[in-house]
Amino acid sequence: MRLVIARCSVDYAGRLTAHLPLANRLLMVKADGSVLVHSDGGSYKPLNWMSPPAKLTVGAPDESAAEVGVVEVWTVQSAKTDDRLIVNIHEVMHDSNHELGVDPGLVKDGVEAHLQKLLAEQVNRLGEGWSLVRREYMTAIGPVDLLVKDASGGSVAVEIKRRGEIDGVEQLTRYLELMNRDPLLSPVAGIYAAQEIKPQARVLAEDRGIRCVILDYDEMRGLDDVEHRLF
Amino acid sequence: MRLVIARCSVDYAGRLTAHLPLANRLLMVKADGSVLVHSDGGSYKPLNWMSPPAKLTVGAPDESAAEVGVVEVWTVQSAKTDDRLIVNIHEVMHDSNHELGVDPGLVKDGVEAHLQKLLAEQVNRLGEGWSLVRREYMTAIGPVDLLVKDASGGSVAVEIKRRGEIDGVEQLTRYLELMNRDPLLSPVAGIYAAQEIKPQARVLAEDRGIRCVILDYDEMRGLDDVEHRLF
DNA sequence: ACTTCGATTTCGCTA
DNA sequence: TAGCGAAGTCGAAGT
Repeated sequence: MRLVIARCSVDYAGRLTAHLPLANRLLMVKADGSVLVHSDGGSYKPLNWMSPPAKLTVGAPDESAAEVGVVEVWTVQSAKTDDRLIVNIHEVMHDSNHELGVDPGLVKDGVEAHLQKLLAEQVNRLGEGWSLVRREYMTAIGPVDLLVKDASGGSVAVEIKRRGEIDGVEQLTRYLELMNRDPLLSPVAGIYAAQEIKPQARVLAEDRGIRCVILDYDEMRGLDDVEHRLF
Repeated sequence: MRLVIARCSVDYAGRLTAHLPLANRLLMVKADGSVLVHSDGGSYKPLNWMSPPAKLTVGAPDESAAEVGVVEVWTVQSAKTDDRLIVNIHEVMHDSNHELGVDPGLVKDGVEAHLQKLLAEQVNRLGEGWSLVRREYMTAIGPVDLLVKDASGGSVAVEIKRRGEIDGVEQLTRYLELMNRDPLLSPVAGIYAAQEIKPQARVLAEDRGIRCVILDYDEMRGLDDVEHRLF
């Protein structure tokens, strides 16, 4: 990985065109040829970048560029598309190279898959005496997160999200429409379960007779731990 | 901005828990206290990070950590939430500090807003003798991108996307349902316009009587340039 | 290989 | 300021 701190301007031409005026920035050149342009603020997203695979070519500025103070021109060309990033370097303040090797990668825990697993084990959170039929219950248009039965044996399709937005309601609606055409399943009720449900999504869901349930992740995980400790 | 190349392991605890095993990585500390952990590959997203505002505290390892080779422990605490990033540093290969100043920011061109503006000026692309009624036509559930009239005076709602996917069809369907309840507007036809329309989205749209139109951005921009040159 | 869907998404606009 | 849609989204999992 090569790290360069430089006063530069940057132009991107590809799926859109974008321009960065002259300023001091970090240029990160990775082993796969990708280039990231970072400022000293914002979040993890660079101001501008080129995705791998790409090829970095360093050249001399043309006459008119040299006149305005450009000392070096970087051309980062995408290997697959005709996207291109041009960096006009006016002054280099730092330049260093480092061998990092391949990264072993990130280990995650606590995303939607985990929520689904926990709720499948704790179906009673949805109602007293309810039971799980299947996780990832397949329909013609895709899998429903959970299919459960209420205390009186009625089918309920559950859509689980970390953050409940309007598209999740649409998704569940499509499943319910389809499942209610199946005489073996019908009637099927719907539940939209999430750690957080946006007001618009809640209104749409309830307007369609879909119940909304807020999931407390910490509580569910805690209960899970307790259950595991008992065994 | 502080740049550190170090052999380290990283743990994140917050909205989820995540772990990075021991390896060589770049640690970027920005002026706002945010920290980015980058490897020498992947895309512009770091392996792990802490969003601003955050506070970095450097401490000594406890006894057990020191035994396994940790020489320094970084604790990055989010200022707003209880998210926390812990970096166990085993060896520092590089450490430098750089003054970058505030960045003037990015200038963009060619996104959905631009597409909408261009199509509003070139309504004839949708049909001979068509005319624009309004951009961002407000309804109770949100603004329709374009409301236009066809050659015979019939209303048409247009949803514009850069990439046409299924959720855009759902969105337009909701608008059409609502608008067709208004006797002053009804009947309202629908058009789904995008630079690219996914097959599933096309099938769903056409099944609902929504016409699909592919927009050629370069051609539209070119035509726009030509028109501007004439004035 | 292609498609679909989630994300510690982040970003930007609007009400 | 909160909410909502878009992104040069990226990335992983399943088909």
